[in-house]
Amino acid sequence: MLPKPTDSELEILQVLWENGPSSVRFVNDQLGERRDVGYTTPLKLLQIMHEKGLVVRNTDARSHIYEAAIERDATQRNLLGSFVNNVFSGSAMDLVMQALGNHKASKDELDQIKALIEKMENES
Amino acid sequence: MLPKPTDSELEILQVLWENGPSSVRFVNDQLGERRDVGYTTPLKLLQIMHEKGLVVRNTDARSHIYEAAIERDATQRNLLGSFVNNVFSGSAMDLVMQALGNHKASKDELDQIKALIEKMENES
DNA sequence: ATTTTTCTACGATTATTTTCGTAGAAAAAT
DNA sequence: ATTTTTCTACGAAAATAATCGTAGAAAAAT
Repeated sequence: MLPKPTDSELEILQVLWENGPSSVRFVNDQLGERRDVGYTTPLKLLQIMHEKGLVVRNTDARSHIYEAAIERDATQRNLLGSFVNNVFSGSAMDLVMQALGNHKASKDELDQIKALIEKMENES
Repeated sequence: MLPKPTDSELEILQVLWENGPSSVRFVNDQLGERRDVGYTTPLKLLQIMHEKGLVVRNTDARSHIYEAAIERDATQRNLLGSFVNNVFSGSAMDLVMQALGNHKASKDELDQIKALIEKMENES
């Protein structure tokens, strides 16, 4: 079973999910806007992630190209599960209420949720 | 500013939030049902949490009584914010949709959410 | 053709978190 | 009155995460 990505690894995965296969340089540039670390830090991190199986890479060219090996949705689902357990004692509904109440949602967003709820009501 | 509690610290905070001021022995017993660590592990953790200001304690009796120094709601809100950023790139709505879709909600729960949504619609 | 820049590899360092073990005092049990 | 159990304190070890620095090869620039 694949290990859970750490926070730093997650930052890198976000870049890969949003931009597709990328070089270390590119990942570093994207992160650089928020984080200020040396070039070898993301490099090392990507190498570790490769060992863990979180990313795959193509080493044909001198500058290697890394790609996420785990899906965004599945990863979010996993992490969400742990988070609900750790922080909300397992109550997903408490989390939803918090997230909703805490966030100024637009009409579109509210409509989206209502649609989902209706779908859930009809299924049961 | 108080530091964010770590995962182990959160486990302890859950016990304190649910049971109120508690001795190390009690916390240890509660955790013991899930975790198997020596008695001094939660003890040390509580001492560290005390240094950090996450808990307060009463040392009148030989067995010290610890109490959460941060509120459950506020803590959940904080952690939820970071989590949304790290895992859902800041989109609280993505998280809500995932959590909802991923969870078989009861009629009551769905009604609760609908009520909240209506309240939000009326406020805007 | 040299110099400079850009890569990877990878060990080492630093920081943080979690767990354990021991010492010694206080309380409880015998 | 002794022994056993139950506490705290606290240093230290183990585990994990994040960062850095250096070496050397390849590519690019001069």
